[in-house]
Amino acid sequence: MADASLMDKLTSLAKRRGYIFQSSEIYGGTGSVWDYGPLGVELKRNVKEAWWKAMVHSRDDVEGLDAAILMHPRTWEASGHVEGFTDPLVECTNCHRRFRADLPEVEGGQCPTCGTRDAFTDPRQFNLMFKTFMGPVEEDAAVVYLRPETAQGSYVNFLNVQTAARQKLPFGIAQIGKAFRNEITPGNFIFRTREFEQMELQFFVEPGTDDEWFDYWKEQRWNWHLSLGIREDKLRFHPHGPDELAHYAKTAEDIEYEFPFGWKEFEGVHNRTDFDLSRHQEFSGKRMEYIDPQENKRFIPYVVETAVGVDRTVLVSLVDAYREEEVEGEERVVLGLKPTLAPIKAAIFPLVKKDGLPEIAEKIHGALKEAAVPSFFDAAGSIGRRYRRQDEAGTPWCITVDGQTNEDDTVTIRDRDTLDQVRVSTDQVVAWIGERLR
RNA sequence: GCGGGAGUAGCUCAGUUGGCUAGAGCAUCAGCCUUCCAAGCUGAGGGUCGCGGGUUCGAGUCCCGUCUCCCGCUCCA
Repeated sequence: MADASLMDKLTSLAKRRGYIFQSSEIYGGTGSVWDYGPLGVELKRNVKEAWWKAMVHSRDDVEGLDAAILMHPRTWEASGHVEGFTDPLVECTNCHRRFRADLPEVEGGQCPTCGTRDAFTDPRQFNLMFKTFMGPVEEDAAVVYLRPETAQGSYVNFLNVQTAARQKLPFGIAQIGKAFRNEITPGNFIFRTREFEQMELQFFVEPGTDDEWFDYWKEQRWNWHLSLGIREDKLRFHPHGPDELAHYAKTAEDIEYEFPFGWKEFEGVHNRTDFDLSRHQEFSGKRMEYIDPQENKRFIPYVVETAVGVDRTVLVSLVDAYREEEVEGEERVVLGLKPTLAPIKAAIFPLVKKDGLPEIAEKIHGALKEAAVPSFFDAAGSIGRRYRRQDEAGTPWCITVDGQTNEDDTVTIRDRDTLDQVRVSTDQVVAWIGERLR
């Protein structure tokens, strides 16, 4: 375990600077739900944008999709999410494991795991899925669930997407969207929450080629994390053992990150086989097969899934970027976010509030706004104080308008990480920033 | 959900055996000073002490309930 207080510092900073607030804070907060503030929403959007670019825009073999959160209830029967959650469960008060109340051993009062007798709680319904009602009158309305994963939306639309986009196997469907789970133990800030956002790819392949594609996507995803600037020594693969596998998976491997609270799953890569499509074919009675036009054969594809949490990626970005260091004898807190992820790309400071410097600074700020580059104007306090504010907010560049600007029309651009200063002419600032965001 | 700890200003915290109008540092805002790495000067705003109830002449402090957070068992984005 590394620095445990880092999470506390990060939670404070996140609130102070407007990254993340606790949901419904004025009412005492809602368990394990978080709101993204002005800077947080930018970071989150940038994370999603980076994923979408890598997975959809830069490829021919992946199509985007935005399926609804509410789906036909049968979806979840087919997916296996209802099964096991509809039965009453008891928990052993000794070893805290849960069992179906109708198991013979359990009915006899003995815990199958630790052997303790008569230590069970009363039977209760444990349901990982949020249940709600569709229709205005609750009693007559159909029970529906908030989706616990976006994947099923891709599966039920598999043939729609394939025919509409004229795709041939192998190809994938990418989705970014919210999912909901009644986690038994949420926590660790935004690491595990009950409402969260996922970025999932379902990649459909011919059976027999699935292992190959599994390895391919593992590597793709690993490289993506590196492209966000995540430190490589904080990342590792974790293959799932047979007892760890989810009900749908043939093989699964996690990309883990070393959080302050230990190595934890960051992204999951799963070989879901033809489990989901077969089940949907069975439950819906509709064909879920892919017809190979060349070979003239039909089969249910295998699916290689990559699933990563948006919130979790935001957390990793923050944790990984956070550092405390010394500059000229003074301590500073820096969020060394990669410029493409940083909420504010540049801050503009007039060195002093006179000699027309604020006006020039405002003009540069205006040019950046026109170019839709998120920027921030700040004239309050000493220049050092303003640098510190931006360091903590993760802003990569600070542009200072100074006395020399009036002479040669150049400004100082200071780099957050290297502290290097370069002079750039005022009409080149937008281009200079734009180049570095590519 | 079970066991342990905690909740006072935006943040970090102090607040005695219950007793005056609840404090500090930092942050924020206005102004001054300042020509490149915060913590100089002056002033200001901000708290029904998580929420609800109870005991008491009097509750931040004691009691009950409740919510939330953190640490340990669960798991998977």
